[in-house]
Amino acid sequence: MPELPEVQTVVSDLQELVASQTLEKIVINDPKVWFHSSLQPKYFTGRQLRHVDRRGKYIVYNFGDIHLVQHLRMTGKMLLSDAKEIPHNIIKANSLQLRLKLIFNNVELVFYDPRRFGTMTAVIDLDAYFKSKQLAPELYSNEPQLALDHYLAKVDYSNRPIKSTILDQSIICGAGNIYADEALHRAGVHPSTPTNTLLSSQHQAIFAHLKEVMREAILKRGTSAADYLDLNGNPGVFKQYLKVYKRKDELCKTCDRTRICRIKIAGRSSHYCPKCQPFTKTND
DNA sequence: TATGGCCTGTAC
DNA sequence: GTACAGGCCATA
Repeated sequence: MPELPEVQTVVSDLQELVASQTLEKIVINDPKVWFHSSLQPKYFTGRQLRHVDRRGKYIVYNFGDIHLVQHLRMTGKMLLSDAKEIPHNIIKANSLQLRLKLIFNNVELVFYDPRRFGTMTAVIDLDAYFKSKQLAPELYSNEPQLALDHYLAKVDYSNRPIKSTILDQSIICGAGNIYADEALHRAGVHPSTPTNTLLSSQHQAIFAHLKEVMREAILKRGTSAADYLDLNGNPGVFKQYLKVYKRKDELCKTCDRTRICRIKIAGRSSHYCPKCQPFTKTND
């Protein structure tokens, strides 16, 4: 699923491909995709796209005083309309899975999403919009200390499992299930550990590992575990570097003699090595 | 703060 | 057939 590295890959590619182009038309195929009470798609017609940015897992198309904010959720993909990976019958049948098209003067993009969870939102006041989402500071901003301070300030007050905490976008933003599991494995922390029983040094390690693993994944253009593809329909290649995610019953790549376990935490599957990530309460 | 709903393709 | 995948939001 698209998490920070996958979204960043799409954003970088979009920036190269369509920045400064004129948006000729937005064609809404599935009305459910569009979120705004008054700002209609036609309002964007003829506007020049300034640049494409990322905020957390959201894609931001900046048209100056108005914006499109897109979320791919689990199975959403932005694809060049001639990418071979778009099932031909879907296009032909005009299925709702082809949710909308962005037609620029030189390029046509389709928002294809089999599960139809993704969204496109017309936004005027970006700051207010993201404030309402209560997103934590960006991990890779010019002021990286902000995100760490924000994280450390919040983690003392919750006894939730640490896995739930790092999926909480208001505490640290960008991670999803894949990189949360990978970061906890690198940090040697069991995903069920109550958040407020971890030492400050362990929290700093988790934070640093999350940042590191997602940076590595960006360099590999993301992880295609199930659905994710880039604009051209190509997969990301970070999957081969995953050490726990979706590796239940396989040998741990770190200790090489323990099989990866999978448990449910807060409704999500969590993968961990019981030897490298023993369950311990370190303080009380 | 935990849970169910949104969705549908895939795996069993 | 049925369970499962999970990011976000509304709800209790």
